This record gives sequence, C-alpha cells and structure tokens, in this order.
Amino acid sequence: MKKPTIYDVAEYSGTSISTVSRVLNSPDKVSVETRQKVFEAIDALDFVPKAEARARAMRQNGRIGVITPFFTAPSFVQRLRGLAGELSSKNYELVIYTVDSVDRLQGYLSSVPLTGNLDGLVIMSLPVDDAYVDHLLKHDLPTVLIEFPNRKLNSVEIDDVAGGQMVAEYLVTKGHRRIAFLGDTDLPEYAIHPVSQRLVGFRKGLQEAGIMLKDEFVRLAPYTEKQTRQAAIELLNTSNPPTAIFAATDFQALSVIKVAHQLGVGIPEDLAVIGFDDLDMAEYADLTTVRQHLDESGRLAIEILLAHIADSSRPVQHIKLALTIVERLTA
Amino acid sequence: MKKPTIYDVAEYSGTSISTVSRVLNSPDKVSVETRQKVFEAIDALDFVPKAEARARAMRQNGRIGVITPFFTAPSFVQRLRGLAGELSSKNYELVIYTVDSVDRLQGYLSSVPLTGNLDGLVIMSLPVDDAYVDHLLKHDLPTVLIEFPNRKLNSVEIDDVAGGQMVAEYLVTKGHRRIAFLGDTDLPEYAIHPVSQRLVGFRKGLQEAGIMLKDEFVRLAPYTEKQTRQAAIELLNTSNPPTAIFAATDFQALSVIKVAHQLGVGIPEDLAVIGFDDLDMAEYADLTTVRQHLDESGRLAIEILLAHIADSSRPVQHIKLALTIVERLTA
DNA sequence: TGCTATATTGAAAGTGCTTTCAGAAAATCT
DNA sequence: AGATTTTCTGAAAGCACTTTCAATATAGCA
Repeated sequence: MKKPTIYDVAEYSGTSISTVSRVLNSPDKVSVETRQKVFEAIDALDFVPKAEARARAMRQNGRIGVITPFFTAPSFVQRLRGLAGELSSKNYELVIYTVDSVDRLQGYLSSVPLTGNLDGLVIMSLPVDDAYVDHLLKHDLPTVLIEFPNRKLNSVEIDDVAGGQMVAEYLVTKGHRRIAFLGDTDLPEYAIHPVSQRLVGFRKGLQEAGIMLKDEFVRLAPYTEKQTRQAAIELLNTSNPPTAIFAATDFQALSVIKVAHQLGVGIPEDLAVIGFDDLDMAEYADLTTVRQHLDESGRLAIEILLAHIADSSRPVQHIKLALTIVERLTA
Repeated sequence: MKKPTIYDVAEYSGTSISTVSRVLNSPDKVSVETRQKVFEAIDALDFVPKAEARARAMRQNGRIGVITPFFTAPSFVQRLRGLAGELSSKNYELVIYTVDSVDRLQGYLSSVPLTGNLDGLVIMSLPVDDAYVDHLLKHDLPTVLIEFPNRKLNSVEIDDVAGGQMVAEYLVTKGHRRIAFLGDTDLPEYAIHPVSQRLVGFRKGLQEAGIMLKDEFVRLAPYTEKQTRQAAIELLNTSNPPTAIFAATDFQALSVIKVAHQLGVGIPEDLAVIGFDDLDMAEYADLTTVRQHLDESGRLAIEILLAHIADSSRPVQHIKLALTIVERLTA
C-alpha cells in the first residue's frame, strides 16, 4: 500500500505513463474516453503527484528553522520553549537542526539556505562566520541570531559582561569583600561561551569597587555535578574562605548550595550564593540569580523574524535584552 | 545562459555530480577541501537546486514530525532532547508541532498524515483517539507514541503505576509509616496526566504494606512554586506530620525540601523526600528520585520509528521502559 | 477509393537530482 | 611495517515524471 505513482495509474487504467502524464499536463491532447479512464484510476488510487504534494505542503504553512547546539544546557531549552510558544500560534512549522560540531554547523549554514525551504532562520548561541553571514544574506534568508551578534544580521543579545558586573556590584553593596567565581570550562569549539563574558564583567565590576578577584577565587570546573562540587569544596575549605560565590550558572549555584549545607555553612548568613539564568528551577530553590528572560529572548527572536519575513525592507535590528537581579533567599 | 545544474557545478569545481549532491545533503561526508571547492563553484554559478527535481529523486523526505504538548514541563524537554540527538546524526529533519488544545491536536492528527511529507511521527504524552489511530494507520504513516500506549501503534511507555508502587515499597522498607503524596492538579484536557497514575500505584503499594494513604496526606496543588510550597507547608504543619513525602515531580520535591529547611525540618532525618523524573537538576540537588530515563525514551522512540520506516512490515512494538529509584541524599 | 492531414498513443529518451556500490586513499590498529 | 578499518570519491543506476518521436488509427478530402 505504497504511494501510487503514474505507473500505477497507467496500469490501473490500461494506458501508458505518457498518457497519464498528458492527462495531468495537457488534457486536451488526450481523447475524452482515455481521459475518463485515467481520471477514474487517479480517483481510485488516490494518486497525488509527488512533487506537487511536497510543494503544496511547503506552501501551506511557513517553515522556520532553528539551529541550536545539541542542547544539554537547560538554558537553550528554555529559549527554545519561547520560540516554540510564539510560533505555534502563527501557523509556522518549527524545524530543528541540532549541532554538535563545527563541521555540522557549517554544513547546515551552507546548505540550509539552499535546500531548507525555509522562510526564516534562528541561530541560537552559535558563532557564525562572516562568510556564512554573507551566504545567508545572498540567499535572502531572513535570520535572527541569538547570543552572538553580527552587524549585518538581526540579533537578540544578552549582555553577559554587564550581567557579571551587576553581580559584582550587588554583592559589594551587600557588604561582601571576599568574593569568588565558579564557572565551567566547557568550551566546545562549535558553541560560544557566555560564561567567560560573565567573568570578564564580574572582574571589572569588582575592580571598580576596588576589589581584586584573586586567582584562587576563580574556579572553572567542567559542567558536571561532581566536578562543580569539588571546586566548591576547594573554594570553601580554605583558611579564609569567600563570603560570597557567584556561580555562572544556576545549576552550579545549586551545587554550591548543597556543598555549603554539607559543610555546615549557612546560606545566606555565612555564604551568599548567586546564580545566573533564572531557570524555572531557580524559583523552586529560592535562588538569587540574574534573570536573562530566556523564554522572552526566544519569543522576541521569532517576533523580529516574522516582521522581517513580512517586510524584507525592514532595517536590521539589534536587541539587547535587559538583565535583572532577582533577589530571593540565597544572597 | 541556462540555469546551472549540479552538472555545471561538478564541472566547474572539478568533481562529480555525486559529490556536489553530497555537499548539499550531507556535507559531513565530504572532505573540507572538496566542500570548499564545490561551494565556490556554487557561488560562482549562482546555483540553486531545483526543488522539484529534488523531490522527484528523493525516495523519502527526510522529515520526522513530533507532536508535543506545549512544553512547560522540563520532562518533555529532556525527552525532546533525546529525540533530537538521535535524529541529527541520522540526517533527518525534526519538525515540531506544539499542541495547546484538543482542537489543535486533532487538527494536526487529521492533516499531518494527508500532506504526506513526513516519513514518520512521534506523539509525545498526548492522548490519541482510536479514530485518529485508524487514520494514521490508513495513511500508513509510521508512528510511535510516547507515554500513551495504543494497541495498534508502536509505543514507548512508562509504567507510572509501577513507579508509584516502587516508591511506596522503598519508603516502607526505610521504615516510614506516615507517608504523604504531593502532586499537581494540572489536568489540561489535551494532555495526559501521569501523576494520577503515580498516585494510583503509590496507594496500591502502601496498601499492600498494610498502610492506608490518608486523605489529608494527599495534596494536589497547581504546578507553580507558590502553591506547591503552600501545600507542603500544610502537610508539615499538622500535629502529626508525615515522615516521608513522595513528590510526583522533581520540581515539586525541590519545593518540599525548601519548605522543610525553612521549618527547620531536617532532611532526611526528620523527613524523607523522594521525587520523580530524575531531571538533570536532581543530581545537583542530591534528590532521591525515580529515574525514568527521559532522554533514553526519546532516543528509543526514534530508533523504533526509523526501523519501521525502513521495514514497514515490522510488527508493532510496545516498549515499557524500566524505572529505577536513584538513591541520593534526601530519602 | 486512394491519399494525405490529423489525432491519439506508447516506447523510449531525457530531466536534475539522489543513492548505491565499489575502488582508492587515508587513518588506525597490531 | 603490514593489516584492517574507515573515509572519501566517481561511475552508474535509480526516481517519478515530462517530452520526444515514431507508430497507428482515424478523419478529411479529392
């Protein structure tokens, strides 16, 4: 019970494929009786020319592609959720391309504009070479970048440097002087690493307050629970431990909190912990953190994209999303 | 000056048409240098592949659809991640349809098979009427259901009842007698509600151990942090509070733990808390929970789906995924 | 009636692409 | 170093149609 082809129709109607093809394309060149027979066969077999089926399906709803790093980090996911939510109401199909290497990324970037049949593209948290930017532009594929701005393409950007700085100021205002940073080392060559930016801003913020971020107070551990915990322990088990820790990720903040509990370090009295992202989970854990409105960034990306699809003459937009510190109970 | 074809590109780049085609469709199978040359040729000639010819030559469309509830719950997302990971390596496009009402679900179910441009379909955590099952079958669209089994379609199933029962046994073995349940009340009419199943199993398990699950020990709160917390407080602020709480979701377990901390209730000494799902986050929170291998369920669904696409005569498969209790520090 | 012009048809040759297959080259293992 | 395995590549064989072309039938016309 496969999809019928003109061969099936030809056989069923007792004619040849050429005749069937003619019935479809120039019916006046076929006698009435033959035409009749062929149409009967077409009806009986539910025949739909393949290319047409495809074209029809593609035209019916628009298609938006999203290129995303293979999402282990929950922050990607929450962004994706924002995208999906905004899109589902708009009668657009959401096509996901996950990337787990530079090669794959470049592969998608070069072929997707040609073969993807897309109306628009969102690229999440991935670095896009100028060459590929030009490629996208050349093929008129409306695109929005998230977290990796480029002058020539629309972007929704998060100011990680400013975020780090905010945290520094916040902690300093709260009276902390001995402040540590706990980030991850995962630097997949194909994805970008906002955590480094956060550290830069953090360092800068402290500096402006006249505080030096000491090397032994900067820990970068791989993004696993065990190693994060180990780093936290090392940080806390010094003779003169920090009174505040900025964890570059909510997940890592969770680890720090657990370690603190185990060591009998009170939060926030003995140790302030602040995270970054404001994942759903942060609220449940009462984590003080930097909100970067993940869902919103996805939503916004789609909004911009759709606007540009509707009106291609629109000037390129660069949006920088505001960050806010959400004060809960851990700092 | 005709439109260029892959033959022109092949000639210009000094390769063969097969290589050009590969560059377009699976670039990772072509060496970087060759790819480079081909792209130069493509750019130089302004080559655009003809979609119609493409459709003609392609035996399948390389698209797998996933219908999922609009994913607020992180468990959907982790499943999706499993799906995406397995798929991206297989050169299939992943098309996502999010559902936020019965109407939309039925809309997709009736139209998706007809448009005939999907090679397979995964339906996640959504109830599918028999009528639609027949519809899918009739248009022979290979389908895998997750979390909502149907005799006639492939399925990957989680035995929530057994899961609840396991928790009951686990807690009883640990010596608990006063045991409470905290679930959510979110019963969107379009999605299924595994939490109810977990409660059923939990109740059964306790019963078999000769323990009655008292009504005041069953709390169903909407799936928000605030209300969950309220429910937890009510549970703990009784004259004779439970010594163990089974939270039907990891997130809710987190809330319970926070409340316990605030009330000065020690975990696990005074109160054991066990969750369900084993989200990424659970490890970071040291949460004892029931692992349902979310990523794996997604991966498996794709595996089955692809197998059935490759060989449509394969008999329907029903897989029941094992649940295990992951003992960490909270129970 | 014989003969040409025309209508209708099927075989077969494209069409622009994908995919299979097998060989060559490179990388990996002993 | 030799033996395997893996990666890369081009030739060639599809794919599902469209088109060409020659064959046949039919109609029109003297």
